[in-house]
Amino acid sequence: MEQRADGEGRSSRRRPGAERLLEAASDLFYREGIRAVGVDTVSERAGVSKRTLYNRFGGKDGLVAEYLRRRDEKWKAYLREATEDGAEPREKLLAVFEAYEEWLVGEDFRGCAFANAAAEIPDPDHPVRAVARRHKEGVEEHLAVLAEEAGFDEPRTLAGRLLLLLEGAAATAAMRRSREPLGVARSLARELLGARPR
Amino acid sequence: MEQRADGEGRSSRRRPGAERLLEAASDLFYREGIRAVGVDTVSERAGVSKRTLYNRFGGKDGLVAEYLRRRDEKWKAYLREATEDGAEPREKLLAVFEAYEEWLVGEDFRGCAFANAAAEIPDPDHPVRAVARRHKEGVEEHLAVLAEEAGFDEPRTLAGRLLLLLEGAAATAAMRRSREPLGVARSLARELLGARPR
DNA sequence: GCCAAACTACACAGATCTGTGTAGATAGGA
DNA sequence: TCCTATCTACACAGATCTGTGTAGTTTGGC
Repeated sequence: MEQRADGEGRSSRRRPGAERLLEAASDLFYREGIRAVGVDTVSERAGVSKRTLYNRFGGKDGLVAEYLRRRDEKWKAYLREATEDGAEPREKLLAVFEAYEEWLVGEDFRGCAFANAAAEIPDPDHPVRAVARRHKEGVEEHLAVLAEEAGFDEPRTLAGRLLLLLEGAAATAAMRRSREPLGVARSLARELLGARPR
Repeated sequence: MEQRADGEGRSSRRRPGAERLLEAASDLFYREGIRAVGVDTVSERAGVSKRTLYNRFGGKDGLVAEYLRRRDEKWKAYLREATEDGAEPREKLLAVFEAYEEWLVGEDFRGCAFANAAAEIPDPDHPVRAVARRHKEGVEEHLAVLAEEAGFDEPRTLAGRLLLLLEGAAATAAMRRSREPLGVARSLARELLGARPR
């Protein structure tokens, strides 16, 4: 029944519990919220015993942190892919906005997972908050590199501004459960970049 | 000992429990998060019995909704006040950004209470989400009126864009625990409005 | 002084949540 | 075949959370 589709190579176990736990956690934590989902729910959904969860991740916090780290990696890869083809440098910056827009076609959008985590965890020194912060730094850095490549005078300033648009669009889209704010952000970005529309 | 400072007029009770509950709830829910704070904590902090909380608000959800409704009203009043003096119409739009910036001088900033509530409560049909959505609509509407008064061609489009900036600034400020993103948003807004800097 | 509303104190039900302890099953590698 | 790592099943501790039931107290208005 179960196809292999492993891809991982070295690991000998067919489907290590950790992997299944992370898949379940990703879905549940994102869609229902971190605090709202208990470890029992995650392990049950994953079809993995709760004991394994604790043995592998130390506790709920460890699982949450790993969930966000994974998401950060996936997102980074997705962004890199979306901005590496041979388009005009200026277009690559706009491609970031398109990437955000496309990303949330797949999921029933609940906003930025990192912003949500920050909202759920007030303590700024919590390890999970550090993961979230680093994610945003990564995105801003990526934008800065693209802005530099596009030859803008103050690439970091531009990156900060574009990040603001992305964050605002994500927050508003989550609040309204509509994709429209992403379009608003994109059109605004286009003007900011001085590219002709159409 | 206790000064009167009632101001409410009709209400005969010196300090109705509901009021004290709302004060405690506002502080606790905003700073520590809605799910993180239990009803026992709120009633204890307010010095009001838990029974009163349930008699007055029906339950935690009722208290949360009322907390946000109050905050919305205060915010609306604050915004109105910040944009009603006889300044240039264009300046009034910028005053909104200053208002956001000043608002978070008082509190140890934890971002937009309404966005946080939306992040904590995934169900879009939850009554609390409706309060949050209405708040954002109110802000956008206010921006649209100001944009119209300032004579902009497409006031609603401009309002949507400015709202995006505010939301992005709030989210980023909360994530970084820094006031700086508000400045970024303001300078960007200034350019958008075509006003000369300084 | 009396009534009624508001509030208190407090116990308790019942659910849920994180985390642990333990004994046994399963399976790959030597 | 045996060792070891991984995972399971399951009970349980202990905390916490929302919400209720009840009997009694305070207090302002008449």
